[in-house]
Amino acid sequence: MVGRLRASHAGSEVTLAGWVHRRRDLGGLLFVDLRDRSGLVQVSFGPDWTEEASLEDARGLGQEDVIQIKGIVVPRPQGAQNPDLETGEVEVHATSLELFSDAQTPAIPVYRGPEDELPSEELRLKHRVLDLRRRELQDTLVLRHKLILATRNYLDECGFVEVETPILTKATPEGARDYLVPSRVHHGEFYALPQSPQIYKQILMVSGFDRYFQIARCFRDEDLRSDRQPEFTQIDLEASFVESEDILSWIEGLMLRLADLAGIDISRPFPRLTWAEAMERYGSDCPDLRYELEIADWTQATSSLGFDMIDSAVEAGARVRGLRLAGGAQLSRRQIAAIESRAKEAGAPGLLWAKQTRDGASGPLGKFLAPEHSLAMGLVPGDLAIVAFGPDSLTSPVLAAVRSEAIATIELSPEHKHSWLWVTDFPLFDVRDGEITPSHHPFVMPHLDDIELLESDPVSVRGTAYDLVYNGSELGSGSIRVYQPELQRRVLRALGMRDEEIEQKFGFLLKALSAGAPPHGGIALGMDRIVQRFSKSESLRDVIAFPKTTAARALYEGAPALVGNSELSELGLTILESSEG
RNA sequence: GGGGCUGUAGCUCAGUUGGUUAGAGUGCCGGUCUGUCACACCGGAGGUCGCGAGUUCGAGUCUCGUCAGCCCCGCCA
Repeated sequence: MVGRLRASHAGSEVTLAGWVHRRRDLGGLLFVDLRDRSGLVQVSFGPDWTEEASLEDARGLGQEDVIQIKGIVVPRPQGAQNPDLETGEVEVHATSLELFSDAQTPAIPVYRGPEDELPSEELRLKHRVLDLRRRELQDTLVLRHKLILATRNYLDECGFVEVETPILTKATPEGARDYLVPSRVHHGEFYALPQSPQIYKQILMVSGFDRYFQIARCFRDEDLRSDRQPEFTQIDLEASFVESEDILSWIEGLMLRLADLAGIDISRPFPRLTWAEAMERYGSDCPDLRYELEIADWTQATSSLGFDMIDSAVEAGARVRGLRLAGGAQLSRRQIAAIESRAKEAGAPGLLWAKQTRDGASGPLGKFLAPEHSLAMGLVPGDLAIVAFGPDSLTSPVLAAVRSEAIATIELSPEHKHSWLWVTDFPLFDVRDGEITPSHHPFVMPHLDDIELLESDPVSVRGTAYDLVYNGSELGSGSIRVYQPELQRRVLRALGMRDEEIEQKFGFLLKALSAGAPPHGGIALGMDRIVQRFSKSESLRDVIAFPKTTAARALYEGAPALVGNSELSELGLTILESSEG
């Protein structure tokens, strides 16, 4: 462990092994920075202390060669210490050298000078064996290990039992696209890789494993993003005879322990917002509360504006909502245009804004603002007001997009360093393209007060679901589950499923629930995202040893890949034309 | 499925209005050098300008297509 050598080791004889990080050949003297997982130490070779043959060999060393040296730890001469190096007070006088591996010149450099850019991500993934030698990635993967270890220990202390569930499983009827695995024994039939262990963990509850957890690998065959990989890891847990409070409390305790390990400030209890409050005040179900900027309802304040579009929309029942950005009047047209384009992406037809000055308001909206309007909206000189009107389902996402873009543009300084938040009481269902879909998954227990609405007004039924949000991104979500078979059938019927379909797709879950099911609930947290946030990594790919590209390719090993005809025929498969893709 | 950005030496990048022999830094190879730590200095090798068409007297540069990487929308119960 070369990085641990200190002045206190001076005089001791050591055998060190590692990689040649850099080499500085001064002619008579030769310095090698020796690297292993623990860090760097300078090894010096010189005619006064190094065997002649070894000195000769040392001159031939190149980057990334793997060597072992025997030598003596010595304090560096006065003025030759290196304060930038943890081991900088000492060096090792090598007496002998053994070359284990003569490395080819690395395709991408492991060493990175103070002004060197990283190689392109494509090359870093292609040459992952070299990229993973970098200190940053090694530190991140070590942090990941520590977080997983702490999670296992914490949940064990809380009485949870880790149970593994199948990787070869059955295709899920709804949700994301499944990765399929053809069966050799049963031609034409397929296993699916699990999108999550959801149904298995519910069955384990019925089986009496009243506190289950798993560091579970999940697979979803959907298009990727910077924060999404086709396979990812969840901290998955479920418990019986519990209410939401129990789950939230366990998870707060877990996050406390994990955040401490990562050196992140955190305190309990986490603030909470209902979904309805979050949407009203921030327009988002995962608001970043480091910034206190909130959406205002300006329907009253902007009454009788004389702006036809708004006045008639309000008459028809729409609300006028907006954001007051202190100091925003200084934004340039270009900056406002950037905010507008974000608003349009979120569905707005355009951006209505007003700059408030001492002389009145200006801008597309400002033209219509009389002083009494500005007063009612709470605008003071220097403010920029941004307004949206229409149904909440439009104004919320638009103002949420404007909020985050404006925060970045104004470079608003956060009121809080970290934002931990529970968002609760999500609606049970969403409406998408006129169809009712589960907003979470179809096993969420409806709010007791809302159960009668399942048939009459399903869209207004609230669910017992909760999301954990950190600095504006969702780290996990869970719920209390339905445990009565008949209620589960009602929920599935509300989703438009017929009884035969319900039996065919969810028969094995309903069978389990009929076998004497305890009330239960749980949560799943995105392990990769937690590591990314806690290690402040730019990309999810930096917290996974062997990640996929955005086209779901593995560049190092070259997956996916074509397979031979004999493998295909053994599986009973043929490839349709256009196999050039 | 759609949109955007990028692709030039092993790596990071520059490359003017389309013009003659495509450059820099670093790495690599050879040499000098006993206190360097981005060692310094001298010399050298190294290019399918992602790939394929097209326009043109002439394409790294313009057009179309295509591949790859990244970012975004759709999608992700």
